[in-house]
Amino acid sequence: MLETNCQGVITSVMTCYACFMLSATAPDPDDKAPSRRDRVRAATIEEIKTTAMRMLREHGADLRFADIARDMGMTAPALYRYFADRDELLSALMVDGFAEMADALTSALDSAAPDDLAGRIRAAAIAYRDFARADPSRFSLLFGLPNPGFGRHSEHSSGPAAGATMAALEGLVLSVVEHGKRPTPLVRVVGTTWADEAGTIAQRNDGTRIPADIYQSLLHFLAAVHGFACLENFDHLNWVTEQSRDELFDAQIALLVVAMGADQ
Amino acid sequence: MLETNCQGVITSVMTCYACFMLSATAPDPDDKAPSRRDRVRAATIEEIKTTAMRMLREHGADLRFADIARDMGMTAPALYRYFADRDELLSALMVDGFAEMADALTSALDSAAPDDLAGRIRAAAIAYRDFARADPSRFSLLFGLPNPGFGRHSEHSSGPAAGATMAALEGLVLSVVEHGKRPTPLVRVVGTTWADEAGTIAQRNDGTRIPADIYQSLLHFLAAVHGFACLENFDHLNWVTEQSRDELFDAQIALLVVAMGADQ
DNA sequence: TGTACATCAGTGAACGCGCGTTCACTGATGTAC
DNA sequence: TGTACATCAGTGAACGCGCGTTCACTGATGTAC
Repeated sequence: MLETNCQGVITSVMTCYACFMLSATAPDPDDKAPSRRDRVRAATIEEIKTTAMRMLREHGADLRFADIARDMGMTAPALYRYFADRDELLSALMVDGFAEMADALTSALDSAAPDDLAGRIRAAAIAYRDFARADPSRFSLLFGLPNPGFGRHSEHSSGPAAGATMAALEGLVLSVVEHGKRPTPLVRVVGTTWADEAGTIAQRNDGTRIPADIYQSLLHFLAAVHGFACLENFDHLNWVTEQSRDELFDAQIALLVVAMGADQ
Repeated sequence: MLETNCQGVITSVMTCYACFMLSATAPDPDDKAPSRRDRVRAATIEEIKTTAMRMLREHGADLRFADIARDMGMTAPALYRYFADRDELLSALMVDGFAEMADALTSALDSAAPDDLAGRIRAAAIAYRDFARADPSRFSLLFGLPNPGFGRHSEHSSGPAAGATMAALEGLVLSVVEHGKRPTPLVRVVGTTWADEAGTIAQRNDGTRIPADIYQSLLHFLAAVHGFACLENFDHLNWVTEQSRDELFDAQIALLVVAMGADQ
């Protein structure tokens, strides 16, 4: 039984295993309690990733193994004890990044009432934007170009991790639907294929079906907020003052509230 | 007088000069007619850029001088006769890319009546999305991460070129306003700073002032469409069929039509 | 409790590679008298 | 019209650098009997 639990938690990514180990008080995994060595190792992995992210923030997209090692007071070859590859490290950073984003979104959503659609829209939008602004390098890592040498089609796929973010976003409307509410989006041009999509999506949400038009409005939300975040983050809105950007974003939230039918 | 014209056309970027030279029938520039050598040189520059774009498309973000040269039947050092730097070449590609995007948007807008706001919204949105899909590498070059080694803060700024795209987009609402129409956006939460912005923006549009709330709705349009294009282009919507993406985009256009007050 | 062995983190040196860029030079094209 | 010179595209070789990765080895930590 514990075994099955672990299978669920350790999502095939070594990284999660590391996070797990870090907390010495965690319930025993596999069969044995984590040894001291295990915990030290996990802490080192965490330090590598933290250092790598700092390097990304400071020196831009080209991440050098030697730099990370030097910064940690190690030599470069030592890193190969923890990550088989430069790609594997980058992949781990992406997995973590998506997880952090999912966390940021869910905790923002948790601060709003489950059936308060407008409040949830505001909370999620602000959280999304702030997640990007808080660490532009991380946002770039997740949503910018694939890093040099890190093909999106490589075996280190970040797809499942990105799915976690999407699942968190689905929480925006999911709890509203679960509370029996049925908001009417402003635009309900729902294509025929969306009935099938809704079924697929329901599978990751305990079977709760989100009506197709509501789900589409959620994707409108995503597109709008993501678009704003990308523009702002990649310097395409720098011809306007920051205050103007803030006001623009407020207006955009107001629009989304109406668009998703959260104004009754 | 001709001189002044040229100053306007040749926007301080050598690249445009090259395009100019290419057409042998162009009106004489500076003072002398372009010599044969000049035209050959311009054609070579064009070939380099075309080859470079193909390399970007085929081999991803890392653009190698040696590859370009080999593909053209030249040696790498020869390229330095045309571009001082790898950065300068990339910068030229970006300038061209933004210009192409501006062209695509304006010609799409020209296919709709000047006062038909809904038609212009549809035309521009589709053109924007198609521009991205037609050449994902080019779209990535313009809106993805800064390419490795190409700092956005380097002296080869692409700011002015990106501005051309924005100006093209302003054409969406500009002609409507010029025709005396005054659509009412759905959401009119216009912050105080936008009065100033409107003045600045008017300067690049022959002084025609676009009302602040309309301009904001244009930026909502940009954010939504850009967000969709980014998601679709960077593989974050691949968990849904292409048909569903099409339908989603249609719905998004419908929403923008309502949001910008194009449904009367 | 102590000894012998296994495991593992980390080192230092070196391989290998590839690419941006420079430089001296050739050969062709265009120009001035 | 022809000769002497200037300009410029392109070559080939080489510099220089830096980084990913491998490998044999050391020393410390943990484990079994």
